[in-house]
Amino acid sequence: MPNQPNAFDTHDHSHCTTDGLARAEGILALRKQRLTPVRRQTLQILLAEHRALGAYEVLDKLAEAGFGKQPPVAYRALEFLVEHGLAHKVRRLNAFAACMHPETDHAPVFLICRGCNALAETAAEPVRAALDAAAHAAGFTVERTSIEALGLCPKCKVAA
Amino acid sequence: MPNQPNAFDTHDHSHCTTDGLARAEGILALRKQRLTPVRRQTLQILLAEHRALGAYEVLDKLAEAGFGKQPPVAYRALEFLVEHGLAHKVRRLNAFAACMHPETDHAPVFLICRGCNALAETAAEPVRAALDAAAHAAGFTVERTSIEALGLCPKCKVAA
DNA sequence: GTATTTTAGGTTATAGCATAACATAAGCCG
DNA sequence: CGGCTTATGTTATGCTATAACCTAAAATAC
Ligand SMILES: [Zn+2]
Ligand SMILES: [Zn+2]
Ligand SMILES: [Zn+2]
Ligand SMILES: [Zn+2]
Repeated sequence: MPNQPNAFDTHDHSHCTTDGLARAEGILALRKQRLTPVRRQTLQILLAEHRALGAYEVLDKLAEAGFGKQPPVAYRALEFLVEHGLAHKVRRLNAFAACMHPETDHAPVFLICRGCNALAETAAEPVRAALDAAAHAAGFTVERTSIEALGLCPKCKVAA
Repeated sequence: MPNQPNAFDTHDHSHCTTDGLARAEGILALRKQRLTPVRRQTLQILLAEHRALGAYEVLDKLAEAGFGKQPPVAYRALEFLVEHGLAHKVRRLNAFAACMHPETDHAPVFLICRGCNALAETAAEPVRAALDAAAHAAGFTVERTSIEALGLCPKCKVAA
């Protein structure tokens, strides 16, 4: 996993949005896909916070920014971002979050803080390997995974 | 994990329902909780199939059996079963499935076949350990997990 | 055994999440 | 430009889940 700041670390957050948008542009250019205004704004909305946002929450912010007000506007932009690995869906929350290291194709593993709602991704390989091994023992072939943990981040642990 | 038949194994399925109900009675008796008619019927509906059922699908079957027709009827029974470890919620499917080994308190790991919708639970400990390790490295304390894999079961792999 | 408290089941209503289907507009390419 | 493809917007609808209120049944207290 590249060296992106973790949601739980104190960091200069102003870079998160600009870097994220820049990386997205690079990735999409290679794939000859367009980062249109709605898509760009949607990604920016997600990048602004290290937590997952519901589609309707995103939609409200898009509407404020002058885009369409109907659900498909948000869902389509979110679907596009997820498809290209720029965002992930957090199933436990029925919500979406920007990916902090979209250049490496990966199945995400989420750590969700129930105290402050912060959301971080963590090392997927060992977890995925353990899951593959268990699945293999059952004769099952894994294609996609959702691996999510709910708990307390370092800061909220101290506060509690 | 006790010796219960796996959804992917060929097995005498007539035992699954009766054994499951018997185990539920035992567990609830110890906790002085009541397996009321709706709850019993709900569990039986889930036990009848080795797959996850949506709450409204359960509700329809409850209504057919003479119980109430409104969502809370199903949701309350399902919530009770989940609370006592007799069923699990599969977040990837927004659906519920009976647990095949409810006596051991466990966080489930699901294998969901996209071919036949069969759902099996598998060894959680190694996966959970890997996840705990990754979380610990980030200073995060895991309280609850959702670990789910989508793919192909042995039978559907052969068929494909 | 009846009164009191607690737990469960039933209803109506509404909130929250997601997609189908169709129309318009913008980019792309001969 | 003209025709094709992709993207945006709209209306309408469906699926998932819970709040709030009322009645009934069971457990417990007297
Ligand atoms: Zn940041
Ligand atoms: Zn990611
Ligand atoms: Zn069976
Ligand atoms: Zn289980």
